[in-house]
Amino acid sequence: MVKKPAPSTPRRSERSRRAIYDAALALVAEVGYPRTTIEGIAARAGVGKQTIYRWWSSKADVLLEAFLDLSARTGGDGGREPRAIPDTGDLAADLKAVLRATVDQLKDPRFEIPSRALAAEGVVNEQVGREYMTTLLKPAILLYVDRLRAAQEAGQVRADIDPRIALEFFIAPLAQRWLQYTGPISYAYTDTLVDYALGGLAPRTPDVPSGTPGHGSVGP
Amino acid sequence: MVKKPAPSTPRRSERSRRAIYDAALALVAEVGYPRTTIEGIAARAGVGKQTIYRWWSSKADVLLEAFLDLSARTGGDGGREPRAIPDTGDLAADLKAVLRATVDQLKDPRFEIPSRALAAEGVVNEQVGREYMTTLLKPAILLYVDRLRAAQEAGQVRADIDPRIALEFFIAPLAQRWLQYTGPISYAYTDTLVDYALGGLAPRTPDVPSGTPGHGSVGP
Amino acid sequence: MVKKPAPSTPRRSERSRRAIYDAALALVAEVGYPRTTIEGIAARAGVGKQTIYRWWSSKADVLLEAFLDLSARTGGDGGREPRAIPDTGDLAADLKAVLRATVDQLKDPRFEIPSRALAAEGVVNEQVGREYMTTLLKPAILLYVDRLRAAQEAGQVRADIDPRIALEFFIAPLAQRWLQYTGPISYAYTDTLVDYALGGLAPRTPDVPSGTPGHGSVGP
Amino acid sequence: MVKKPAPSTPRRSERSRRAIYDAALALVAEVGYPRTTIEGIAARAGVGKQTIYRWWSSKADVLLEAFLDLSARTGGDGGREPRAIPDTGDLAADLKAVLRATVDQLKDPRFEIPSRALAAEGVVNEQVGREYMTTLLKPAILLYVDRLRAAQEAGQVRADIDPRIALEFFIAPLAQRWLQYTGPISYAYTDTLVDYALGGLAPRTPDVPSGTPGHGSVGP
DNA sequence: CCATAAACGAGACGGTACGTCTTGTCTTTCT
DNA sequence: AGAAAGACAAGACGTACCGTCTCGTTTATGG
Repeated sequence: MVKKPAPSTPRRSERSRRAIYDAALALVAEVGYPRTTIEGIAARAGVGKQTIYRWWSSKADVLLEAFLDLSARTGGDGGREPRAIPDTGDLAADLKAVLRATVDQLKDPRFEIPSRALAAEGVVNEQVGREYMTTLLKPAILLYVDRLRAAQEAGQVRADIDPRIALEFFIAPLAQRWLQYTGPISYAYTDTLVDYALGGLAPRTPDVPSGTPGHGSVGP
Repeated sequence: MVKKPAPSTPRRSERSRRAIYDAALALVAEVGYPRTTIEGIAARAGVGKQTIYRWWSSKADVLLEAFLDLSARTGGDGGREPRAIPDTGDLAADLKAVLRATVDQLKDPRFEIPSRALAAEGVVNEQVGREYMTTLLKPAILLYVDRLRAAQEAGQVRADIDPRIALEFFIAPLAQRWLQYTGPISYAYTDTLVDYALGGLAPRTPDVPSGTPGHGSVGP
Repeated sequence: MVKKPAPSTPRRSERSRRAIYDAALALVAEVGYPRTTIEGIAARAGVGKQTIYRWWSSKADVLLEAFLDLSARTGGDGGREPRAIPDTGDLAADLKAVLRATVDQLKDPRFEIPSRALAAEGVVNEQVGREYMTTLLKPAILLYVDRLRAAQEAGQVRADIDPRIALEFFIAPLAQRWLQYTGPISYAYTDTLVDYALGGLAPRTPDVPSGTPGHGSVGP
Repeated sequence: MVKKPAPSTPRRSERSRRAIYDAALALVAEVGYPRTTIEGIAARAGVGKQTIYRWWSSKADVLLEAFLDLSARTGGDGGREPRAIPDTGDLAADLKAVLRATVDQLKDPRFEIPSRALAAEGVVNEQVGREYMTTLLKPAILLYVDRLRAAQEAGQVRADIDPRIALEFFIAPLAQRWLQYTGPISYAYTDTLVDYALGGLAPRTPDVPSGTPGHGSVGP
């Protein structure tokens, strides 16, 4: 966390920490991130302001931890994201399933508001952005890398593909629609992403050997 | 614009408007978006605060207009984005060229700071977000749609592909890396995106072992 | 006043100034000086804190002005102190009358609490102390000087007496009892002060020409 | 003292008490009374805050005790005030000597700052004020009462004079100049006070024109 | 001669107030 | 009438202390 150097962890009041997390999430959900204030969190949590400043360095920092805590608690074991992307042998189906779950999560208001707030703060505040990336995004990314590598071994993904880049075809378009209102989000949409990405946009040549494969010209 | 109902446009001081744009962009560049204040803009522009509140409704709104103005001026004719994506017949090459130009722009500090600030504000403030989408993103998106449709007509993109979705493979991963620090941005990266997207991640003609996968040329 | 350099007096809100004076005096009377806060004054006056900080530099400063204003208003013309100490020709009677009026004032709670608070602050904060001296004490002192000089001319006070020092016999003991709880305050007490001071503590010699006048020895 | 009910004196740490006294006096001297804080005293003394709150009830209380302790130590035997005002038979000379010593003390910064601070606090906080009166002022007052009574018996002070009131002519003007900046303090000043007070302000024997006014020697 | 209970240092806690900063509105003055 | 200047009510900022409340740790008998 981007937290302060931790004055004396053992003496720390667990009750206050919980109350602060709860208050922060509740306020962000109720009045939005910009109108959530540290004073407001402190008042709502029944806590002195100093108790917040003692342990966190900014509103974004409080919220980041609160959100992480929420994820940890809510997920129980299983967590916010599954431990791994399932591998049924059918890559397309597995990806579609995971993306549908992500769609659900993006539409769950408990997650959406704080998570959007953090993302926004991260865009403008690089420190928070990198923290957000490390803490929330990277774990999910690694799951995709693993699944794609397995698919490569199974011959379902071309061997020369870099999975770290390939996975962006699945998550980046979704992320952009969510963050920048560039389009609606639905199961149909994510399913389409999977199909397009795996199959490619250019026409496949196998069944039309005389057609124009790829985008280069073909001569006899 | 998200501007106020415009009291009486003809009487408006052109000099003040210019000064406000300049001050807003300069301040965002110097101290960052969150520490840019309306008071600061007014002071720097040598303008009364009311003159800002009279014509714009928020800091984001001022900046959005200022940025648009900057784009219009800087681009001269040609503008921030080209009028159209070139069509040399080679879709991959055309896309790579456009994306390289986009990479350059994302790294140009004159554009990067205000545009990142606007994007961030847009993430958290839906009104600004939609405005940003409409004003800055949609025009660019339409260019991609046009080019992809032309490619479809030329048989270089499968006819069953929705260009509106397909184009996200080119811009969304780049946007995500830029906004969320999920990875570095380079020509090589955008080139790879084009190749992966057009060719697909799955092996070509898995069921026609004699075929040539990838998007290289195929000969008899 | 110990006030700030006065940003722009003409634009100043008279209503706010009045409300601040009233709130300050009311709060000091109700909860005492130390528990009177600038935030409290602002809240009670229905005024932003900045409006106080804009025009005054401290709590003591606000209170000093408020008290001066109270004196000016309450006294109507006539003011807190009479324009001059009456001169009936009977110095003792005149002084006793003035001191009795002072006793009344010291016991009037409207004046006592703020005035005690200011005096206390002045003891510890030299700037306030000097301001208090200049603004509140000195005018009264000058009245005594004038009356004593008149008495000197009338032959009722010895010519070699410095009135500036002599007057302290009348006001200092009263001030000390009031400030330091060194004794009760009453008409009888102040009457006694006048008699003792004028007559001297040492026995008078006129009626005992052979006695020991003053405290020097007398030899034939 | 205004101290707490004393939990268990025998176990009390002498070292802490000393350190607290020293820290309190040092801080008051260095940064002034208002900016001396209990936290500061504790930190400087290397003591927990609770150790202060356990034994004293307020900052003023700590300082009062610290000051008393300082007086006791510094004075050695002899103390802050002499055990008694000398009685050489010459009242005026005795009083002048004592007052000169008082002037010295008021100008000794070791005493001045804490003692001014206590006096100020006493003005506004009646409890402290009365404590200050009882502990510091009253003993000195009694010495004056004793000396004046002796003078009455020796016929140097009129028998109808109340010594308790008379002594205020000597100490109150001095106290007021010191506390309220109403004038400078010097030997000449206190000498004058004594002369004026003993001799009276009014001309001697106004009704016996052949008498000799003042306290000079009288010859046949 | 330990045991035990206090006083101790340390410092986190819920609070209050500080003095500063910015917001968005309102008002005054000048052009 | 529009604009600059800027005062205003409001309220959050981050800091400093308040006085209370645990925490272990001395320490100093007293059983």
